[in-house]
Amino acid sequence: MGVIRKTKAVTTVLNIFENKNEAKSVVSLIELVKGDMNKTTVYRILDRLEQDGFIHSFNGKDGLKWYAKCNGCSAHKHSDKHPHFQCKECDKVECLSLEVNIPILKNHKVDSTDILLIGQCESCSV
Amino acid sequence: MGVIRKTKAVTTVLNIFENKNEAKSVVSLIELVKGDMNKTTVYRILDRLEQDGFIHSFNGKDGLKWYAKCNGCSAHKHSDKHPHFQCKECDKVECLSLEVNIPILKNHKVDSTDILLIGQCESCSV
DNA sequence: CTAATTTCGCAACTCAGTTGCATTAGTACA
DNA sequence: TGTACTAATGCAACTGAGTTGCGAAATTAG
Ligand SMILES: [Mn+2]
Ligand SMILES: [Mn+2]
Ligand SMILES: [Zn+2]
Ligand SMILES: [Zn+2]
Repeated sequence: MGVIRKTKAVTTVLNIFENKNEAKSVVSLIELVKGDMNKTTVYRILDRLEQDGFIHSFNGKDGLKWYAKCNGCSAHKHSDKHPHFQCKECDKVECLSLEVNIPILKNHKVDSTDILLIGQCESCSV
Repeated sequence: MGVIRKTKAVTTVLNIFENKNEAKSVVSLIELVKGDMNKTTVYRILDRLEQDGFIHSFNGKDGLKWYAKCNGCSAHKHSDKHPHFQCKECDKVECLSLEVNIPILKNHKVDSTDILLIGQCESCSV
């Protein structure tokens, strides 16, 4: 049984991620759905969608929270791990399907690895 | 000629980084020098020390700002790039002297790479 | 010692993210 | 189709990291 009720607000947020395969900052999402729903609701919906494996979150270069669609994750298996790229000009973020090899760390138990490449995207590096 | 005046406050902050080779969050630094100086001063001193290549900054897992001592950097050459490890139990951060290979990204100009490993440190993984 | 200039303290602000609570709206089931 | 249970929402108030403006104090060059 899904933890999630299909409310109008959930559908709206879900559609944003379904239609454009693009990472979104929470701030931009709140702006995008302003009028349709409260910012608290946005935060809470994102929480639930992440728990259910529909989206994943990460911190952008300024420490703000970003979300993007997952590929092949579920509530019990979050397998879609990958680095991100953020453009320092236009701020846009891309999910990268890159394999990065991290050497083993002695005496540490590593659970996850956050990798953020920063630079200029294709449009901005002309 | 240094851009920095050797004020009492600067010396205090500098000593914290000199004596213990340990990363510090701004929040913890403010707490540490509370009574000696204002939090605005802490932020401004950290800015200046970073520009001068004495310390470097990065975002921890919660999006907060952290600082640690640099090795071999100067105002004009910030060469001490490396990944960081943050313990999810005790929150402590370590600078890692690991070389991580990031594959070339087509159509992107990559300026820097932020890598944060998250897990349990030696003391916390018992 | 003096003047130029940087640095500091303070108070007020910004803004992302959170919390508590009363109200609304999905959903399961009779 | 109606009812009852409970998840989800709106709203307003809050939290806390980080910033800004400005007058006062401290550093440093000469
Ligand atoms: Mn992603
Ligand atoms: Mn470091
Ligand atoms: Zn760009
Ligand atoms: Zn630890």
